[in-house]
Amino acid sequence: MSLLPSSSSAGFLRGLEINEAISQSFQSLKQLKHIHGALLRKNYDQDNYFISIVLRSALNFGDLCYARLVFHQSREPNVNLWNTMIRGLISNDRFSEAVDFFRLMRKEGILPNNFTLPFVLKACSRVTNAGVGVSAHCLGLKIGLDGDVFTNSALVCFYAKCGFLNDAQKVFGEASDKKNVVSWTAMITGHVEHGRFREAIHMFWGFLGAGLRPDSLTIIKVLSACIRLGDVRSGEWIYDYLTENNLRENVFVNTSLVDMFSKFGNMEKARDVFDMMPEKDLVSWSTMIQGYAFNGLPLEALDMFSRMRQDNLTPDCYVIVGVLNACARLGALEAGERASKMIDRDLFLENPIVGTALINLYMKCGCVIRAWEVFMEMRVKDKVVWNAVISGLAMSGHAMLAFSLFGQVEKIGLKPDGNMFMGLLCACTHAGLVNEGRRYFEGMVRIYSLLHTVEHYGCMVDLLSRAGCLDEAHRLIVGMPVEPNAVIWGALLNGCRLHRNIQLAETALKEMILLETWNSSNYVQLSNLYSVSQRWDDAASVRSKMNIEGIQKLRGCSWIEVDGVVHEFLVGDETHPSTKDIYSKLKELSKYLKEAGYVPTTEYVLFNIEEEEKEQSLSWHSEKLAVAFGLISTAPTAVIRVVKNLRVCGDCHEAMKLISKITGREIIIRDNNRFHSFTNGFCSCNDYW
DNA sequence: GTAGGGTTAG
Repeated sequence: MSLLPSSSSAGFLRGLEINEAISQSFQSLKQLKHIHGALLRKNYDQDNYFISIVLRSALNFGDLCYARLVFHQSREPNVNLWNTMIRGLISNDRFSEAVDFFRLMRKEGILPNNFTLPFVLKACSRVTNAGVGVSAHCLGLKIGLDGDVFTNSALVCFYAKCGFLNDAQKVFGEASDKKNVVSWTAMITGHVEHGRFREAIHMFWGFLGAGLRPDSLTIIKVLSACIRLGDVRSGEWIYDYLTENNLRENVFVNTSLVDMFSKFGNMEKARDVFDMMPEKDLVSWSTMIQGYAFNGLPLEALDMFSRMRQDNLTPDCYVIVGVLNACARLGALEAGERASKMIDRDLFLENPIVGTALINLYMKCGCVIRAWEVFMEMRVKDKVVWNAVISGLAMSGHAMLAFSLFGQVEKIGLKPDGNMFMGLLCACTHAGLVNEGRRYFEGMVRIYSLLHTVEHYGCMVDLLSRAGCLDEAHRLIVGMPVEPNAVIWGALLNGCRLHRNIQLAETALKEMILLETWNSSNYVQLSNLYSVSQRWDDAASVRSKMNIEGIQKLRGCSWIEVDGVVHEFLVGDETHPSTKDIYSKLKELSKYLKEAGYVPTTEYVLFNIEEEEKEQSLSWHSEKLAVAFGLISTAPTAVIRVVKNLRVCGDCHEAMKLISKITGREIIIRDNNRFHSFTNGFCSCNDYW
């Protein structure tokens, strides 16, 4: 088969025909080599134009050895051939070889042209070979390439990417006639990537002031600066600007906007942007799911996930991490496990982020052993993985295991961080180990040079308060270098409730009211406290203050998962489709409870419920609605899993024990990360007050 | 044949 004309044809015609044969895109490397062979046979082996075509194709196929062979065949490679080789190496991610090739080119005495430096500078910025980049810059100045727009932009990009922002600014500022969207974006990106978010946003204003129109890259970068800085005002202004200027077509831009609004906690706006997107991809869905999960809207996250599935999209590990977080928050074990089966198990073992999400799910659902199994199987374990297990063990009451894991962390040479000490302090709290807690709290600063955060103080106050060291806890709060928050005072209050210290409880509640003026439960508790102390006037004034400020009491709410489906209940809820059955089951339960000798108690001091509501709340609390629903559900093997966001109060505890005994079903209630498992009249919770 | 090449996770 003759692919090429014979060399006896006229040169011009010959060139055209060969060009035609060689310009076709090659289907395979084999075909390319075949044509290359024909070229050699016809004595075109020194024609740099043909060589460059073969070279480019070889590089496109990624056969670098072959490309080098072809290149070195040329006895006098011209600058085009050198450029082709450097560019090809870059497109194959061989940046340092590209830099070496440039060096070789200089050694051979070849001068670069306007195409060369942009390639070389790109390679230098990728391997941060500042030396070669800077000498390329000097060479460019010497031979007058600094007037070229592309070379100039490439220089700005090079300096910005290497972190030499002042030099980037210098090259950028000196070339006012060569500034374009690429060099502006390079400056903005450089600032963002080196943590100078405020400057990045400032540059963006300058960019707009110069009358230029941003493209998707510019927008994404400046939005990421707004997100990192938490600059809601600039973010929203940019959002309006994009809307007014029809710049909301690009899926990356829209996804960044969704991400921005969810990071700012504005899920309504995030949803708005998401719903309006002309095109959605897996990342957009994943951003939305994570946004809901992160902002404490786990049911919405799961709803998004099921919509995504209806759209026939297959989840990736980002999506699954979001879903697992939502499930962990809900305690929705079955739903979480089902989602986890949608991606390759190896991802859990090799990707520490994905593995951590699964460990958290199991830990939050009280399945310590399964969490442990995942941990043991994981092949890549970083600090956060260890933290997840240590905190999980701590919250499940396995303090000693948590301590011994901490010992292993030190052995394998990982440096503990503040989060790890949170886990350890939490373990101490759950096991009531006051001395160990004091030691870790003090040691994290003395031995590991870490700083105490508000959270560490919170944990320590909790530990001391529960153990009855109320004065020490109070002193710790008063001596804090940062302002104590409501959680810290709440921990002290909790201790006061346990150890019946009404005086300190009053102090704590007053502080909490100052910090959380909107939170009804603080007022209710303070008023209850005054009532039991028979300080009726004080009680009345708290009530009237609450009324004057129009503070509404939050309704108790709980979720239950039965066979992987999550249901939500509010106190006195009547909106569930099975309401009638649920209430009739509740009536039946109440009858059984009465017969079993259960009398609701109303005299608990400092409960977070109004006095007159106590009896009703205790008998008709949303947990019981959920339990009743679990009992009437037809699922034959369903474990009733009630996940509450309120405290499991003492009275309800007794009721649950009886319900489990009467019905023979297992009931699991989660309360502030503690699990209460009721089976056959017993509770396996180790930390019940 | 040239410069920035992108949004999401614990």
